[in-house]
Amino acid sequence: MNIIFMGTPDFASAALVSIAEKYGEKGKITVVTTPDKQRGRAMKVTFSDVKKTALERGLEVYQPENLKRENFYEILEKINPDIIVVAAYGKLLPEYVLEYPKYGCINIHASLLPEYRGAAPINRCIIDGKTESGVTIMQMEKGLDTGDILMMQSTPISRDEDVGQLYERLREMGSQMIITAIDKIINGEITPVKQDSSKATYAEKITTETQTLDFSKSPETVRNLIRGLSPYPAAVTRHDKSGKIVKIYSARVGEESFPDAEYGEIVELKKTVKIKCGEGSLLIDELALEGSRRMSAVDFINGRRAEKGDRFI
RNA sequence: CGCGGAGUGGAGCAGCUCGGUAGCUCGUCGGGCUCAUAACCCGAAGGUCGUAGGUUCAAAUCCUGCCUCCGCAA
Repeated sequence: MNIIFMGTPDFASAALVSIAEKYGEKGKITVVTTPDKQRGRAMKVTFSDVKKTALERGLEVYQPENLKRENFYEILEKINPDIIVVAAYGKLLPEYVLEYPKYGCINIHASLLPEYRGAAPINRCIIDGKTESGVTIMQMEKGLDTGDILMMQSTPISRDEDVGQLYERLREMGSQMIITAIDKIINGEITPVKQDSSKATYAEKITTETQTLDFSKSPETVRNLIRGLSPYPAAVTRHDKSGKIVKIYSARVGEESFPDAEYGEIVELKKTVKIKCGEGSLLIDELALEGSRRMSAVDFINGRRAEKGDRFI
């Protein structure tokens, strides 16, 4: 078995690990990931999680700047893969790549397709307050996440779960499913199922605007946004007095309402930061102030970082 | 070498501008009040102020190097 694995973050490296465990001995695995970038605080050169995993396991790694024919075709010919596995690679694959391997290219996507095609399926799913998510293995084709479904598995999302927890769960699911899927494909045991494109929805990329909280919305909506962005990149607001950015990691829906307070106003500071939100209230349990680390509401209150009557805007 | 913030008892912070007795809110431990408590009252333990040097009669505070953590931007 001759496999090319294309991916970038840890979501992908988990799948790479299980593929390497399963096929590393009897096949050849070649890894393609995005080029090393200068990033982080000191602009240090770092490389992707997938590259790290590949290096640890002594796998061959390619990092093409783009996949245009003149850059990548030679590599493709040299390796002559039976199948290409793609997981959160971060670049679109040109048609000639999609068509090259005998078994084509398959993709691990963290949603129940055709829902949540696109960039941020896990986040969007929680932000929208869904109670179920899952992983789909699909045959890749030209469109964005439009290919035939090869395998799908769902998992319930609990009310208190945040995106970090769901992400980990889906990552494990995906890394298990991918090896089963590869086996079945080789043995011809899979019948691809077309997606019903009329039911498709798209998971837009998360932007700074997405992260910004609006406390005039209902506490449920706000809480789903917080869950859907926690722990990374986290929902954001601003403390009016200090002008500092505040990230909110976890919150509960309160039962009281405060008709006289303004949206986002702190109405109580006792064990939790209680603010007016929509026509009800929101209890903030974990947060981080710009420049400092994530802390519990109790710590935040003890440090006197805010007073009753201050607002989050 | 992209911009910026921060390291002070177990936690979160103040003090640093203008050097001179270690502060606040919690937690912990002991005692009290109470039918009771996460509430209230009294008391106690716990800190070589990130680290290495320098200036000074004297450094948490001023100067320099190093380490670590965090926010933004990518």
